[in-house]
Amino acid sequence: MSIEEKKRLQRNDRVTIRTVATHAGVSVAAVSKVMRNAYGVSEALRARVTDAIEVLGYRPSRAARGLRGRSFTIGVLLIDIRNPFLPEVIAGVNGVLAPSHYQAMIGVSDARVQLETSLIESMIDYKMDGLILVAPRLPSDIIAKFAAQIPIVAVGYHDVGATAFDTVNADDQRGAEIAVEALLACGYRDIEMLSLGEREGHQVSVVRQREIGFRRAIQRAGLGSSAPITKIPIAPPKREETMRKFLSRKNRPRAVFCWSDLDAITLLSLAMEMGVRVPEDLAVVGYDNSSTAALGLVNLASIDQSGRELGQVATRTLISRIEGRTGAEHIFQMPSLVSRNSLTRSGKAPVT
Amino acid sequence: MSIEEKKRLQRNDRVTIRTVATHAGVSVAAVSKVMRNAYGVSEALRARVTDAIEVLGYRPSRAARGLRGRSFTIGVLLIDIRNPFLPEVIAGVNGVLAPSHYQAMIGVSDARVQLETSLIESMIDYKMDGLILVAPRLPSDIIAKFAAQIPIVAVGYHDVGATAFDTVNADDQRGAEIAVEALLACGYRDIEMLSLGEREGHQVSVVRQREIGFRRAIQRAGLGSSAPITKIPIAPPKREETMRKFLSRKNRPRAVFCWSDLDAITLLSLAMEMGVRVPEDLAVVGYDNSSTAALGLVNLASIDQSGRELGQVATRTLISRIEGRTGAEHIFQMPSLVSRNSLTRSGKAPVT
DNA sequence: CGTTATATGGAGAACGTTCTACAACTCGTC
DNA sequence: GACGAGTTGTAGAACGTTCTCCATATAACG
Repeated sequence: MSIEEKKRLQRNDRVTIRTVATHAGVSVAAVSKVMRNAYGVSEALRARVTDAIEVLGYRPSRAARGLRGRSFTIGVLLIDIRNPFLPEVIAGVNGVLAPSHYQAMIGVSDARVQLETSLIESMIDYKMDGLILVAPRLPSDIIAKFAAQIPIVAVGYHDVGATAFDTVNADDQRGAEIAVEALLACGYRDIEMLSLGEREGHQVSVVRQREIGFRRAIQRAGLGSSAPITKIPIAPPKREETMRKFLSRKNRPRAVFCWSDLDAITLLSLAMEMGVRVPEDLAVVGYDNSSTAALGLVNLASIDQSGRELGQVATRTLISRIEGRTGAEHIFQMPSLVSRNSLTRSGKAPVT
Repeated sequence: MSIEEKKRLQRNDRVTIRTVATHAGVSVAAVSKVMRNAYGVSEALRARVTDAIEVLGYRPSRAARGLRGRSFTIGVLLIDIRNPFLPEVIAGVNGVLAPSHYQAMIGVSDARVQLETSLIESMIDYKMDGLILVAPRLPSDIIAKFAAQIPIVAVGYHDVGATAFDTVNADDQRGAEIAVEALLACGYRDIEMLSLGEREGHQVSVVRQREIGFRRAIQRAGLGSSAPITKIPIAPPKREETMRKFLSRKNRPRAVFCWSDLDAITLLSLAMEMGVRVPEDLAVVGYDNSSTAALGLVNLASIDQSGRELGQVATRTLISRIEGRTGAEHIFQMPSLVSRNSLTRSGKAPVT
């Protein structure tokens, strides 16, 4: 009877916790206990159950788990999958998660608030155990409201005042300062920043933080109180146009700090096309130290904020919150300069 | 009583289908019917229910849905998030899914069979509605076994014999032929291929297909029966070393077709470092037409296989299968050449 | 030997949906 | 006015877990 039932189940249907229970000759509750290694199971029982699990190839249904308890999944929300910095963060997340029983599921919002919201809601509806939001666009109070329903860590989101969720960031202000200091050390005095134009004045965004650091460093060097910042529009056709205009300006600066390698590399390409020599006519420092920047053909000096490390730290922070920590943590990491030929001919930064 | 209950529920807990039902004064089943717009609901009832849903801000639990019926989620499995070709595929998937009520959740396997398997299993365990596997490493029979449990479309996986799942591919054989034909048209006769060394002889992989196309084109041109193929090891340190060795070989060919822009761009960088002029000393054609290839600094001729389109087609194919189609489809798309300076000085390919 | 503490296993109620089967009601139609 | 057909709504059993009691067995102790 029990054997027949077993066979029938094995032939047709999914192996459920019930299949395992009958096979091992124990109750469903016992199997569940073993799975969650909860208190109150003898060694003998545990062995019987694990054997049955092995033999039957049982995998608990995440859907059912999510309905009642934990789902052992953490959601990662990426603003954009094309910026080569973001995959690094994912690599960090996966690295930490791999040896654990957690898994990452990724959603891509394409920088659209609408989609971002609905993805976060979906992840909550899946009863995921926690969320890592990478450079989210949503305002802080909305994120806080979500954080009441699920543990959240935001990466690349400067909001040290947040009490409902944690943040993990590179110190973007300091990163910008380091870039400017390097340019100063090379003797450049006429320095401009290429930044990203964003809809709102999102103070939390990494870009705004870099602007703040840029301004501070310029002023600290006594180079006038108005640090010039050119904003690059987000729409692709205008993007190149703005850079071309910048390169052909009569009062083009001697050096430029660009908010991201993404645009810095395009700038280098356009400079080559237009006959502007780098670094002789224009020195360039980018941000992110992406793999493309390291190519011999490109050779772009850049500020390195290890995305991988950011991902690792964010994951550990999230897990500690899932496991009961309350009270927000706000973690900062120190970026560093990677000097290359776009800074000086030799590629070496002068020692300060 | 009913009002009090409503209030209590609203204050504390999640808004469930039951909350909506009591609020609208109908049964749970009725609400479910409206949600799934099933047969047998009057306009009046539908209106009452949709109103209640609106007012309460009800969102069905994906976890619970998954337990019983559809979850309206499709899983995408990426082998690697760093190759800039793959995000394009995601963009295509998201584009098709956006207006629908489906959502994509992405898993990254980092080319590890172990992780790939467990991610696929997880997605099944979440009762996702279908899977898009991008360049999976798993053998065909294993995928077929999974396909018995969930609709599957494989992208970048050449297995036209598969009956259990669909495939969507660019014609990689033809792509390689086009590359060789372009090089021939430029007058180069001494052509070699840089390919990727893989553990097994995975005939299904895009790389192998490109090798087949390369060989055929070379033989068709009457250039000897043994088309020379150099394999690049997967491990990063050896990777550069192999390319350096290739570039410094005495019998280095006049032209090279590289399996992917990823390596072609590194090759260009090394060539510059080592004083090998492109295209005067060595002409190069890559594969994927990645955004980096288009940069002025790089200017790499490449075979374009629109990843975005691949993603779109795969998604439509998957949805049609989810909605009942049986019998495998195997779809091919035609790649094309994008000529740039790594092919000829002018960047234009001669007309054949 | 009776009483109490402790360790182990199980019954069964959730969780929030879907969906089958059926009840109730409205029309025609003979 | 009885009967079938069609329409609209509902009750309630799944789905596969988790987890709170509760029952039983064993040990400890006076």
